[in-house]
Amino acid sequence: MNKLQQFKDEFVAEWGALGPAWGMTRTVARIHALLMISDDPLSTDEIMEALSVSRGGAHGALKDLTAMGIAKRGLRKGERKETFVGEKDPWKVFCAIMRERKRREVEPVLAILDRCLDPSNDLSGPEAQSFADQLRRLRDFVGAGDRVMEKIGSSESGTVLKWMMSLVNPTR
Amino acid sequence: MNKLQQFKDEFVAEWGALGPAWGMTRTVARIHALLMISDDPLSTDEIMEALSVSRGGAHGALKDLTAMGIAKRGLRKGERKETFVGEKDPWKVFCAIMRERKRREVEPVLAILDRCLDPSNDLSGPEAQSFADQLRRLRDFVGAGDRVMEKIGSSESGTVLKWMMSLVNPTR
DNA sequence: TAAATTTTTCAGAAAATATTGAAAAAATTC
DNA sequence: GAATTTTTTCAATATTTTCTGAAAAATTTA
Repeated sequence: MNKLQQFKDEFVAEWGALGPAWGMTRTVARIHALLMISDDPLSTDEIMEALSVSRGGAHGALKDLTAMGIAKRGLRKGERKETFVGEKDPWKVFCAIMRERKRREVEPVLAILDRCLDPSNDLSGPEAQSFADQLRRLRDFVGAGDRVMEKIGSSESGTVLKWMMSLVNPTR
Repeated sequence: MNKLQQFKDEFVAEWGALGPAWGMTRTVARIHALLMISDDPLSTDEIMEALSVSRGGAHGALKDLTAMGIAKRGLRKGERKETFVGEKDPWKVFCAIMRERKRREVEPVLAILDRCLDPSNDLSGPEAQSFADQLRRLRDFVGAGDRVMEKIGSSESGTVLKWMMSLVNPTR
């Protein structure tokens, strides 16, 4: 086993270990890592082989990744099997993750807050007052976050880059 | 059981269910929710009682929340037991979560990328070239994200608010 | 400093989540 | 349209993560 392969394996393993913190399973994150550093499209069997993952696991992970737009079906001349290529541009990966997290993590919060704040609940009394006040504060904030994520998730990577840079280096 | 209490319970349950997606356990998120809608400081026993959580669970969760700066030790006149108050300002909560996620989720990625990119690895060949190129793209991106999170995590809430608004409504 | 109260720890139990692998379904070829 | 190959599904298993509760440590009171 050569040195380059060792580093690739290490990168895949470490990236995979971080997956759970980013809302993916370890398998999804490992496959994502493998595809990012692959120059060519890979078939399900090659991925299974490279990462010692079951067929079902590889299949499900690839389904997730393509659904998020982080992997796409690729083509290898004269082959029948499906192959996959990973998105290599980190900004595009980021926007895809943003869209996914907005959908899974922010929108449900909004829905809950709106349900609790529904005027037809007509609660009264000072305690209800302060409960509703806090909920409204949260609702305002999460609503703003949602709009920011919407903007980022649907933007060109160049635009996001500019925004982020202006955030970090406002004067330059 | 009155109606207000029902809504509070629902809010706590739903907020808790979202915890895992935001990098907290369900228990941590439920206690966070409870503290956010409590007008007064709560003792560990009251929290255990209100949420049917074990002493160990409540203790660990409060430890996490105070470490993140989302809850603080509170005071109730003439009492010996410790009590806790939750941070109510959503922007402050957000900044705290940002700091935590930067620390737990972004910094480790940077460390991995830097380790793989260490010049002393001296890998050569075109395959190593393209591997290193991809890693550098990732490193540049994650580095920028890290700086943005640093900025947000250490900023006043008013400042972040302005930034976010300029992101959503650039022309206004 | 002994008794009472409160906080902390941590091994084991429980719950939640991810993965396997074999069988079914679908697609392709001959 | 039957055989072959490939993709998909899903019940069972394995793993990881979280939670409990009782015991130990620390703190406070008397």
